[in-house]
Amino acid sequence: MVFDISIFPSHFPTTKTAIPKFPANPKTFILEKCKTTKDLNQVHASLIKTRLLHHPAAAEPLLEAAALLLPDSTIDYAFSIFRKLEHPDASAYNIMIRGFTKEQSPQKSILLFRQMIEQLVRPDPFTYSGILKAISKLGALKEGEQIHAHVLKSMEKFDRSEFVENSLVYMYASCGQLQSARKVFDEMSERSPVAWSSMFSGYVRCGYWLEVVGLFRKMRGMGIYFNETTLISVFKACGRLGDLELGEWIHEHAVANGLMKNDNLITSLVDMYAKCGRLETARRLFDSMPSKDVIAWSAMISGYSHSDQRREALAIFHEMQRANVKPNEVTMISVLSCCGVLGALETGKWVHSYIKRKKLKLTVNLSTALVDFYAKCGCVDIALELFHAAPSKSVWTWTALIQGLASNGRGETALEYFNLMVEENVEPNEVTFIGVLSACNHAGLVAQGCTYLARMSRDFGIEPKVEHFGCVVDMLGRAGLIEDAYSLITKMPLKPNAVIWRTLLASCRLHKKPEIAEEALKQVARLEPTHSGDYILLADAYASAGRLGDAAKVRDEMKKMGVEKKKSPGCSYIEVGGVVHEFLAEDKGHPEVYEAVHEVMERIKRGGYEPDTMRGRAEAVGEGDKEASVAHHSEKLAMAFGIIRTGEGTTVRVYKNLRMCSDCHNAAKVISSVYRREIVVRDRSRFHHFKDGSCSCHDFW
DNA sequence: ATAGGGTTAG
Repeated sequence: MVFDISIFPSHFPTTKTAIPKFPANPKTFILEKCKTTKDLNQVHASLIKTRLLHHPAAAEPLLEAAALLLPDSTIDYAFSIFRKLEHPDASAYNIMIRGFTKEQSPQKSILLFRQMIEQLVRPDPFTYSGILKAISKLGALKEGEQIHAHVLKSMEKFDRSEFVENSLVYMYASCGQLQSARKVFDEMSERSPVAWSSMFSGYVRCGYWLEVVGLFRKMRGMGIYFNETTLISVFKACGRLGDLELGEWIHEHAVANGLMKNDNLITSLVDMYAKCGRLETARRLFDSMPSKDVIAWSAMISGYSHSDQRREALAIFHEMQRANVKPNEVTMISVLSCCGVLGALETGKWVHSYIKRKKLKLTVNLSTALVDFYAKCGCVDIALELFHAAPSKSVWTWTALIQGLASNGRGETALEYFNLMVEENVEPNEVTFIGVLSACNHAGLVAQGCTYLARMSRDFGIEPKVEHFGCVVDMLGRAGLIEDAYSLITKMPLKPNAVIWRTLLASCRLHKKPEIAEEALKQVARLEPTHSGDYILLADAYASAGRLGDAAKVRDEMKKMGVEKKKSPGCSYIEVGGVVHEFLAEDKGHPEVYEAVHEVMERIKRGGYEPDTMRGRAEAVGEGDKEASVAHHSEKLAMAFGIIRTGEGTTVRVYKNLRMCSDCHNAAKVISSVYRREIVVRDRSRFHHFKDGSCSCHDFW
């Protein structure tokens, strides 16, 4: 390799004995030369050659460039320079401590800090703020408190402790110790906007949105000046709270004070408006940004995703790629979430390969998103593989896996993972228990489900919410224990909502319990009088018990009361060659696949097989005829599916957002064996994979 | 050379 040593002035002596002279400002001089890693290598070589490397004034700017400044900075390279220093001073340590934290190795920052103390190098305020940042990242409260003690002992020696105090506030907040953070904050002699921002970001970090808004109002009351940064935290809180009024008020304030020059502020506004459901406003602001960075794009994508406009979100993602903005880990989390909900397996797989190709960091959340995506698409084994390969896992990761296993019919495995999670001391949360209870539900583990419901508050200190009781009511109902389900609803310490009564109503239909169905309808009609589906459930419950007269009466009553039979629009997703087509009933926007879907619908209708009533019919015709009925039905579907022709090697995935009865799944099994291609049927909560006639969740059915 | 923006589950 050829080094261009001419970048150093030629009067620099290169002999061993000469004492080198520095340029007037060596730091500026060196930093100006180091714009890329290649420059850095050359400067490094020159410094070795000129024997200047051991001089802190020359080595430190080099360190700084390597550890912090260069866009492709590598901490390992910086550390190799650092190790060569004979007596690194505090600034050298500071650079390395900040460098390690920046490179996501805060634990190494702590080790280096220990080494610094051992070497009797006295920390300065910069050291403390640096190490406190590392500790914040780790959430290492004990270490943080030790540093706090250190700081208190040497406090008077620092002429400016404000930096350190801000970092202390931030550290306590990151460790979830909001009271300690607030105590340091309240005891500060002077509070700059930075201090306020630290406190705000602490509340933001812990999700204490109301406290953010409260503190902001207090700040305004005190007439304290706030800047763009302060507002960014407040906007985030407004978004999470859905407090559009305050958000709009601050927006106006920001406009009036000329703060809209700040792109980060605009990005946070985009996010705030999107989270408050004002997609058009968010989009207008987004479009107004002259240059949009990856974060702005990510905010817009997640905005659409959160407003149930996932196809639009993916469209924006494609636009982002056309604009040549490189997606990062966070972008991909939103994109994968969209793919999972849409069942866009091809797109999601592409995202996964992109992640591998570009070596995006498998952060906890990204791993979680991948696990969730594959599980939602029915690829449980890939989800499991990725779960085990995840470099770090959080309660979210575990929850996504448990949920994924449960919804794919692997309830027992889901519970095994829950136990493993507890063994590994990961605290489950409310959502984890939704997964656990739905695992019990799907696997028919009735006794276990009831035990877990009881253990929630007893062993884990989590009070069950209506949703948890709903899971158990559904489980008992499916198992035919309607009386138990009913008594659970009446005895639970929470007010039952319409959903829970409707769940009971549905199981009354399944198990021919018109008496309890009557009571359930009474309750559900009181809570949501206009929901037509409930009357139909009761009518069906009568019909299933042979009380056809009562069934007719309910339908009459429905008409008299003017409850319209509003069919919720059937919605299907079809992914062909990586493009997801979304259909509502009678949606003619996709001529190439519309015909096919329309055919499916029509054939089902002509065959008299309203999806909702198919189970009832199959049971009515009796066991022998059931076979015939399934065969008949399969043929219809097979014909319809056959219409969807794609090129060789393209997977056709048909998702029907309809309640599927087991006949449909049998049908899909037959079709897949006939057509020798993978067919995935998705209903609201489960994915069923059929490949060559075998169903991956066969046990469940 | 302190602080601040985007993300995850039923």
